[in-house]
Amino acid sequence: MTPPASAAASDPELEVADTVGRLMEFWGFKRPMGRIWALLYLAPEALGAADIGEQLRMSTGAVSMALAELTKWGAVKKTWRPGERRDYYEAETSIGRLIQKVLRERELSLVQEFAETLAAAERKFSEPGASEEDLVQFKRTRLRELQGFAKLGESLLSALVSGKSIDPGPLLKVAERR
Amino acid sequence: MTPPASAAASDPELEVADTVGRLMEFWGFKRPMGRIWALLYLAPEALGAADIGEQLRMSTGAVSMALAELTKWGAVKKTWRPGERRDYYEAETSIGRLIQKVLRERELSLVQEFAETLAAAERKFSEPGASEEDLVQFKRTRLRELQGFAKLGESLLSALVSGKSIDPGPLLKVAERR
DNA sequence: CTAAAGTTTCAAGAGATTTTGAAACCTCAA
DNA sequence: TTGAGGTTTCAAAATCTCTTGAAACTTTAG
Repeated sequence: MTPPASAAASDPELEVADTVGRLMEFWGFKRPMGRIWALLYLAPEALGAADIGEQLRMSTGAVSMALAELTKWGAVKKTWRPGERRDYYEAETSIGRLIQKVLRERELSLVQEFAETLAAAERKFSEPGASEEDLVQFKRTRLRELQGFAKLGESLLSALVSGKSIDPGPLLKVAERR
Repeated sequence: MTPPASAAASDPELEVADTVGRLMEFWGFKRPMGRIWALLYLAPEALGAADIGEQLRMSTGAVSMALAELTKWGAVKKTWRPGERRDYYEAETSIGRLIQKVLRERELSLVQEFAETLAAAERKFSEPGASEEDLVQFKRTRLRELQGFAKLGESLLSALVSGKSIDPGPLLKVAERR
């Protein structure tokens, strides 16, 4: 009844891997990354690239690329075994830290660039002939409102990242007009 | 120098629309939705579907579909003008409320389904022959850890949604082993 | 009821993204 | 230095997603 040495992972295991994969995808990463991470997370010991590919039915290349990106994000670590030549991979288990890293390095700068663009646009609106009636005024006001949101997002994120307590009040306030 | 009556929106305006579009895309919506919403948000009065298509260079169909989805999320509202036959659309300006709606109706249930799947997988692991040594024990433990995170996400989200104050402490605690 | 104006649908086409697998490339032992 | 064992690269193929635009459908004025 025991499956051959290097068979595909058990059913429930693959299901979890797929679910994590979908979640990660939703979060802006590629699905295979989530699948691999989950597989490693549920494995009691490091796995080789070949194992991973076999269990998840992925090609060598796909496994390699996904592992590279996971490593870049610190979600997976390479390890070696004494005599062995091949690399083994294990999952980073501090999920909290992983999330923080992504928030810090990706989300935060995304929001900052957004604020950047808004500010630039607002500038361009005044610059030209300084005139152009109050339609421009209106648009500038709206742009400033958007900028307010960008700032809010920035503070929420940096609070989350640095573990400070968060006050979501502003979200509601802004939600209630002005 | 004035562009023809129904020309494309001004440069900085299109830029903002594209930026919002990209942001929305990152957030799991389709890019055209963000572009349209931004255009409407910067317009002092409601616009017709044709205007939108012309300014953003989108086909009739694309505009129609994007507007339908935006409406479904409450991000855009239809309005009528006295004699006119055609529909006009305007942006919902309470961004905060929009965000809350998405968190409540989409993110929250996503996390719940995730927790669901994890719990189901854990059950399957014990069920079979009840035995299978302690490798199964290990996997069950890991699954429970993941479930802890799902719960954490659930509370963060519902706190955000209901405007309660948030304590990100748990994120760090879980990050620091166990 | 009919026709004009406007909107929605949806199959086909266009485009973008992901996956594959073979070749190039490392690294180490002998 | 050579060759075995492994890993990475990358162009081509397979997939998936989005956009288009014409046809069907709705609505309202006359």
